[in-house]
Amino acid sequence: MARQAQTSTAILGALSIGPLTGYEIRQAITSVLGHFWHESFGQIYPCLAELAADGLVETTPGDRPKSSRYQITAAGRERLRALLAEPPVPQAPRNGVLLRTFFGDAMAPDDLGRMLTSVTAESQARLHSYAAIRSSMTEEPGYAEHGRYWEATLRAGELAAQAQLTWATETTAALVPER
Amino acid sequence: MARQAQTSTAILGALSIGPLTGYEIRQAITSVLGHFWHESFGQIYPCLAELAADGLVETTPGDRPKSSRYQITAAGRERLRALLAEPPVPQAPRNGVLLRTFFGDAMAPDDLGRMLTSVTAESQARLHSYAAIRSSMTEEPGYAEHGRYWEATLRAGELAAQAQLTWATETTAALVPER
DNA sequence: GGGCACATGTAAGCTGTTACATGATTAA
DNA sequence: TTAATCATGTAACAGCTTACATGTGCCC
Repeated sequence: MARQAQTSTAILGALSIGPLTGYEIRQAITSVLGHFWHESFGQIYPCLAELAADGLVETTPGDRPKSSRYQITAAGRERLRALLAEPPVPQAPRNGVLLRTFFGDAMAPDDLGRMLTSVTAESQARLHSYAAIRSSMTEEPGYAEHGRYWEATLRAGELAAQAQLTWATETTAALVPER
Repeated sequence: MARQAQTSTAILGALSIGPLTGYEIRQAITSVLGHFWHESFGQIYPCLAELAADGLVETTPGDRPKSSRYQITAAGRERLRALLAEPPVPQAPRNGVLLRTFFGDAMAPDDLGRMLTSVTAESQARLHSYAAIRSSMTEEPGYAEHGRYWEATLRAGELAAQAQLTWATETTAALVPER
């Protein structure tokens, strides 16, 4: 998958649901895709300019002066479909928690315990936030058409967080001396 | 956590188990830590040179001409302990599978099905490879001291792969029309 | 009028990958 | 002898983050 293609996919995808400003795209990616995707402004604005130059998005005419929204074009939808068809780019794994666990013998026992405690807390926090999303999701605009797909990604988050919680609990019991 | 710190941690960790050449470090990271960590040569060699300059590793005198192994020093072990105590650097999430799933409505149904099929196959392959590792692990040198920690990381891999398999199966049933 | 959220952009710099260059050793 | 593997390194580049600069509109 080519240069910038990943960012383009996220942006075109966001715009396929409705027109947004660059700022709103960032917000949408952070709040909605946040548990499995990330983009910074430094990526979004240049990419958006490129997409506009290629005729894949266009600015809506009216609106307030500084805040014209970007809208996906027919060519943009076609490109999005093509991008989605490409195999996902695998992310090189860099799991700091497992790296530390693997070399746990070289760690101070307290440090290992602290780390596992925070993993536990983080997993539980994620499970809670997913529960909140699940109960509010049905009222989001676009739920009728897209909801089944949103639910699938949410389910992935729940399963991953649950697995992480199980691991942290088991591992604390196995490796952290009590008191 | 500072520059290169993550790579230093992995390298010092590997050398804390035994002396290795740069090439062997790469091999060890790929084969042993491969399911949760990644380093390329372009990272390893410059980092190793820095570590040697700082007196955290040193080359063993003898051996074959071009293949002197690096050995961790006392200062290196101290640094490793300090690095392991730092909180893990969180990896920005970029899950291409979930990105595609979220925008699944804009995808050709066949493409979604193909993607989920390959996720299923990949999860199963990972489960098989973990089973193989589990049965051979006890004979590895260092298992007696470090084995409990190695098992913990292996367990994390198993739980994650199992969760992924569950997700792919459920999602295929929910979103991919049969035949 | 002061602060905050909205909004857009750029430049510097770090991290990490890829491709290339080089050569030794070993097995077929 | 030729191919594969071992072994070390570098240079170019892609990708991404961070910090900064700049300005608008709204609410208290």
